[in-house]
Amino acid sequence: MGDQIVAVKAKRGQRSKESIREDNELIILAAAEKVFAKHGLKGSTTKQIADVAKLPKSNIHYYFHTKLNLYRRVLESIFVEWMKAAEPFNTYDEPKEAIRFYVGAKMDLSRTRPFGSKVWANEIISGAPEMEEILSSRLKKWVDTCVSSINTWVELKKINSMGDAHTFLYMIWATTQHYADFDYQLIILNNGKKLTDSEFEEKKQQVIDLVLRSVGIEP
Amino acid sequence: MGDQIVAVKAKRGQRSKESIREDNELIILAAAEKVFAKHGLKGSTTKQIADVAKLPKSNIHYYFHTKLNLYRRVLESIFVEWMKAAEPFNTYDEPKEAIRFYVGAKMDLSRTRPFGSKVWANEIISGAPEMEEILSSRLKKWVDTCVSSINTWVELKKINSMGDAHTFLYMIWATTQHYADFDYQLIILNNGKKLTDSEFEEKKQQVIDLVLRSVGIEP
DNA sequence: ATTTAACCTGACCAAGTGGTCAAATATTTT
DNA sequence: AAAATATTTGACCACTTGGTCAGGTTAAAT
Repeated sequence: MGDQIVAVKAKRGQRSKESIREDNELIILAAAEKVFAKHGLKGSTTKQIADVAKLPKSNIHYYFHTKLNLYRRVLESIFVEWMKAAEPFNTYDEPKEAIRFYVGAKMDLSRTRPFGSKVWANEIISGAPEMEEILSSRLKKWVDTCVSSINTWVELKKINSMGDAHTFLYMIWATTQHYADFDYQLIILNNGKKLTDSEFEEKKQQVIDLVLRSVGIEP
Repeated sequence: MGDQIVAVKAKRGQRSKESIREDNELIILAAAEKVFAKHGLKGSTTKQIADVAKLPKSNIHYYFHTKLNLYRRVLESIFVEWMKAAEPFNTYDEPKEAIRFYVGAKMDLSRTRPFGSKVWANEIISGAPEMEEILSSRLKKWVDTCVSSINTWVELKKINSMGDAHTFLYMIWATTQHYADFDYQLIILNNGKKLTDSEFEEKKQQVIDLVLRSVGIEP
C-alpha cells in the first residue's frame, strides 16, 4: 500500500482539484482502515493515520474534519463491500450452490481485505456505538431475507433443520471472519508462516465442506 | 494469629494487609478486564479502570505499577480459564462426547465471561504483541495434542476427514467465541433483546449439533 | 510502645492528544 | 492577469495521558 501512495503522490503536479481530493481521500481512508484495524477508534491517533498516509496531520483534518467522521466513513465502506459478498445468498436457489459461493466469497474477503473485517470486529466488540443504525436497519434487513431463504430450504427438506436459522448464519460469519480477525494467531499456530495462496484455497474448500456438512449436504 | 482474631478484626472493620492486597487486586483485575474488553490496551486509560474499580488512579499504579503490566495479568488469567474449558478434549475418548462437552464449555464461557473473550480477541486483532509467548508455546502445545486427537478419530473412521484438523478446531473457536465477542451485534439483530438463559441453552444445543454434523456425527 | 513495613492518595509532570488557524501555494474562473 | 477558490502545512492550544512522589494512615513485628 505504501507504494500506491508514493505512486499517486508522484503523479501529482498537474491534476485537477477534483482528482486531488479523490486521490487523497482514498489514500487517507486506506491508511485509516489499517490503523483503526490495529487499535480501534479510541486507540488510534490521527498522527498515526497521517504517518501511514504519508501526509501531514493537518491534511487528514482538512479532508475529514474529525477522527470520528473518518472512522464512520471507513465503517461505511466496509459495510458496502460486505454486502456485495452477500449476494450469492439471493442469486442461487440451490442451498449447495448458495452456501458454497457465499462462504467462498466471505473467505476471499477475509484474505484480501482483512483490515476491514478487523475494524468491524473492533467496533462490535466495543459496543457498536457508531454502527447501531447500520446494524439495526440495513444489516437486519439482509439477515431477515437470508433467514427466510434458509427456512425455505429446511421446509423443502433440502437441508437439515438447525432450529434457528440465525445460528447457522452466525456460524458462517464467525468461521470465515476468523481467518481475517485472528490471522496473527493463525500464523503463530502455523509456526510463524502465513498461508500461501494455494494453501488458503485448500482451507477455503475445507471450510465450505464443513459448513455444507453441518446442515447435511454432502459436498 | 487465630481465625477468631481475624474474624473479630474483620467485624471491627480492620482487614489484614494480605487480604487487602488480595481483594484490591481482584477488584482491579475485574475492572481492567471490563475496560480492556471495550477499548483494547491502547484505547483504555488507567483513569477509566480506576473509576470502574472505584479506587483512585494512584492505587491502580500502586498494585500493578504499569498499565501494560496490568494488561498482561488480565491476559494470563483469561488464558488459564480458557485452558480449563479445554479439558474435555483430553478426557473423553469418544468424539461425540468430547466435542459436545468442549463446545458446551466454550459456549458457557462466552456466556459467563464475555469480557475475557473480548480482551483476547482485541489482543489478537492488534497483532498479539503481548501474547506471542503464550500462543507459540502453551497454546500451540495444546492445539497439537488436540489436532492429533482429531486425526485419530478420523483414522478410526469415527468422524469425517476435513483435510486439516486445524480447520475444524478453528471453526469451533470462532463459532463459540462469536457469542461473546459479537454479543452486541447479536442483541441488535435480535431486536434489542438479550437471549434469556433458556434461549441460550437452546442456542448452545444448536451450535453443538451443527458442529457434530459438520464432521458427520448424527447428534 | 515504638519501630517497621505496607497501604493510600492528592498534587504534580512531561509527553502526547484532537483539533484550529493563518499564511503560503496551487488551480480555476473571470 | 487578476480575482476567487481550493489545497497544504507548520505552529499552536487546551486537555488528557501514564506515571511519580512525598507525606499521610494503618497494620504488623519487635
